[in-house]
Amino acid sequence: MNIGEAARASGVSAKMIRYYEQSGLIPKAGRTTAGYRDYSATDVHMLRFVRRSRDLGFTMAEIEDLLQLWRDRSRQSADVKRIALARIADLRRRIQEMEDMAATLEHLASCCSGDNRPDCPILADLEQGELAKPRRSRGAIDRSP
Amino acid sequence: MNIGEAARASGVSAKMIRYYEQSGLIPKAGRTTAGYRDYSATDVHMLRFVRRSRDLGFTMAEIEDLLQLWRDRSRQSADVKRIALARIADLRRRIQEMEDMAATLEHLASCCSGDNRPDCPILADLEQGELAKPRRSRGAIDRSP
DNA sequence: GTGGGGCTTCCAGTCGTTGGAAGGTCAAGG
DNA sequence: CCTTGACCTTCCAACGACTGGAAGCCCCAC
Repeated sequence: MNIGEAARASGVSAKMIRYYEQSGLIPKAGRTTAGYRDYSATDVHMLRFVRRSRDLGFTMAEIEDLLQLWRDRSRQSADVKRIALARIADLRRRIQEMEDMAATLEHLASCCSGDNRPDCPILADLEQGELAKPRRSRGAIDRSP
Repeated sequence: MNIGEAARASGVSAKMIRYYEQSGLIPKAGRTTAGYRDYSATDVHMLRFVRRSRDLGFTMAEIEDLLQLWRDRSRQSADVKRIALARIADLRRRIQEMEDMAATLEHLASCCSGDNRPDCPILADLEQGELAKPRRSRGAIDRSP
């Protein structure tokens, strides 16, 4: 099975498969005599594992750990659960930050007449609103299309 | 006022001020004879505007629009409100995606005994769980420290 | 044997920031 | 006056997780 077929079967693009291989997340695939990468059903299974993990928001580093645990028959479910709980806590924190932003914006928008006059409480807030203090994580957002 | 003072007064780092200037978000600052950037109180005001906007999750492109509206005395508040509402909708969408991830993970974690046995429903799901279909935005997350 | 699609590698760009190196400037103290 | 140290300047690179493209080889159907 070449990389294109593996990509279609796993839902991971060929580009990403090569990238994951190059960055060491997944082992190097075998090659045909022509130099094409060759994938087995097990490899596709692993790729689907990676894909699903990304869909659930795990980082590359976390997926690396999860893959090791997946392959390790003597693993402890506590190890996996720990990673999942950390991910949940992170999600909850980010959700809260975004909720705070949304609430502030909704309040401002509800105070804005939204007509053809220039007076705007949104701009007034941006002009003078208090700044978030700690600034360790600004709650910056993935703005991919 | 040099860039360091402007940074402290606005809450935007000197690095970011230079970056914003270079990328055209803010106008080029005047220079002293020695070549140092020179900032007025108005400039600091503008930098605080940018900082606050970033804190509220606006994109650079949106901030550019907001800055123009801020400077435009004949603006219409509807224009500002439109940008804010778009931002809110985007936030709500992202929050929902992350809520879905968190709910799935919480369900999986609650089914996981988390002990020293290898049986783990989290790994079982990653192995076989259904993939998110549309995949236009994967809900990838900013994982800045 | 030829066309078109798939495969290979490598390089660059995305976004918002942060870090560092190399060198010029300023103000205070000796 | 000279040194020290804090500040400024520019430029270059990296982060994460991809995505796109160019140049060139390979495979299969016609």
